[in-house]
Amino acid sequence: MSTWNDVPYLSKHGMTKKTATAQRREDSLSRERIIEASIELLDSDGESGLTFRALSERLATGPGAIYWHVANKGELLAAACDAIVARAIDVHLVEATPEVTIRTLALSMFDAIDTHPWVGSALTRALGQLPVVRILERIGQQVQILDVPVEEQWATTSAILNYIFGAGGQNADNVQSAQTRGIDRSQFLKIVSAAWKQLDPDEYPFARSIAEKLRGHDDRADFLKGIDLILAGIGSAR
Amino acid sequence: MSTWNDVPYLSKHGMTKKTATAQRREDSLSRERIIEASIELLDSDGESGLTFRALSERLATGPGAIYWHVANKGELLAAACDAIVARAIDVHLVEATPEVTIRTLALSMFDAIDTHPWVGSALTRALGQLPVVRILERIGQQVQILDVPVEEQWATTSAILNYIFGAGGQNADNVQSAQTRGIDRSQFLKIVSAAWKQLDPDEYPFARSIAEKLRGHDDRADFLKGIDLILAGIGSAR
DNA sequence: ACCTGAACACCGTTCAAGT
DNA sequence: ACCTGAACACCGTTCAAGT
Repeated sequence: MSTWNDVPYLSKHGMTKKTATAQRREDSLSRERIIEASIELLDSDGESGLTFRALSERLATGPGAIYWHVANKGELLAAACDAIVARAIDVHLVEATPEVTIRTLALSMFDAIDTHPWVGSALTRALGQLPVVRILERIGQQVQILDVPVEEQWATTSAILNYIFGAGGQNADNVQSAQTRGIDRSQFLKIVSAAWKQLDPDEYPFARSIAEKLRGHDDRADFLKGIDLILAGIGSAR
Repeated sequence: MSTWNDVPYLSKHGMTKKTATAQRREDSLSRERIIEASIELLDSDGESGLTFRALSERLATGPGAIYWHVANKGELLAAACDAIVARAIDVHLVEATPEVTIRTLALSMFDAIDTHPWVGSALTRALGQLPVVRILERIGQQVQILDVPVEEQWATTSAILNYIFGAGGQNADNVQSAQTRGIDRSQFLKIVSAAWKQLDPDEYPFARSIAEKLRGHDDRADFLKGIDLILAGIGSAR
C-alpha cells in the first residue's frame, strides 16, 4: 500500500500511460521541455554541463522555476536518462528469434550510450529506477521465450543486463575521455595502446600482448561477442 | 616516447615497483596517508563524504596541503579505488583451473565493491586507469590459459570485465540505496519487489513474475551464475 | 498555479605567504 | 620542500515575494 510511495525512484512519472499530458502553452515551462533541454545540455557539454543555472538560462527562467517541475537534480538526470532508454528499446522485430531480439536490443542500448555517454553513468543506478526496469522487462521476456527454467530467469536476465551496463559504461568513458582531450576514438585507443606496450613485461604480459589488437578493434563487434558468449552459455545448459 | 605522458590516468604512481617509497616521518602528510584517510571517509560517509575540507580536517591540515601530494579530486578517488582493487585481486591459487581462478577473482572483486560501494562507481572509468588494467591483466592471463584463440582474447576478457563492472556497479547502488534510506538489503529488496508487483500487468509481465523471487535472492550466487554463463559460452566454442 | 531571483551553505581549486 | 588558510568561482537548493 504505502510501499509504492516508499520507492521514490520508481516514481509515477512516465510509469503509466495515463500520466496527465500537459496541455500547456508551447512557450511555457513543462517537465517535458525541461528534460529535453537537459538532454541537449548533457549531449553538448557532458555530465558537468547540466547545471540548474545553465538550464534556466537556456529556458529563460530562474533556477527556482525548474524546482516547481522537478524535485532535484537526481530526478532530472534520471528522467533524461529514461527518455533516451525508452527510445532506444523501442525496437520491435517480428518473427525474430529471442537471440536476435536480445542482440538487437543490446546493440541499440550500446549505440544509445555511445551517442549519449552520460547515459552510461546515469544508468548505473538503483534497481528500482524506471529505465532499468524497462530494459529488464524487454530482455526478460526474451529469456522466458528461450525456455530458461523459472528459477534461473532472474539471474540470467540480470547477467545480460549487467553486461550491457558494464560495457556501455566502459565505452561511455572511452568516448568521454577522448572528447575531453579533444581527440577522436582511434587516436585515444592509439595512446592507450602505446601506454600498455610500455608496461612492465613481468607484471603485465597480457596487457602488452593485446595492446596492438586494441588499436584497431571494433567496439560494436566486441560488444556483440560478449552477448553471444552469454547466449551460448544459456544455450549450452539445455 | 611522449605517449606515456599523454595518458595521465595511466600515471606512474604505483605502476612500477620502483616508485620511491616515502620515508617520511609517521606524523607528516604523505600520499599514502591521504589515500588511506580518503578510503576511511569514503567507507563511512559515502562518495559525497570525500571532501577536501573533511579530509583536511581529518588530517589536521588545510585543504591546500593535500594539493601538494595529489593533483585533484579525480586522482584522489582513482588512487583510493586502486588501493582497494590491488588488495582485492591479490588472490593467488595454486593448481587451480583457469575457470576456478576467474570465478575467485570475480567474486573477490564483487565482495570488494560490496564492502566499498563507492569503488563500484569509481571503477566505471577509462580503460587507461590503473585499476582496470590490473584486473584486465589477471583475467586475461587466465583467458590465455583457456586456449581462447588470440584474436578473441581481447573480446573475451573484456566481456568478463564488463560483466564484473556492471554487476558490481549495480550491487553497489543497491547497497547505497539501502544505506541512504537507513534500511538493510533485505528490506530494500522487499520494497523494490513490492513496487514491481504493482506495475502494469500488460507492460511489465516479466518484472511482475520475478518480483517475488527477487526478495530472497542471493546476490553472490546470482553474480557467479553470470560468470558461469560466460565461462560456459567460452567452453562451448571449443 | 506558476515563476522570479536573491540568498544560503556548501563545493574544488588556487595562491600568496609562511616555515 | 612542504604547509597554511583566505579567497575565487562556482555549485544545488530554498524561499519570500511576485503575478
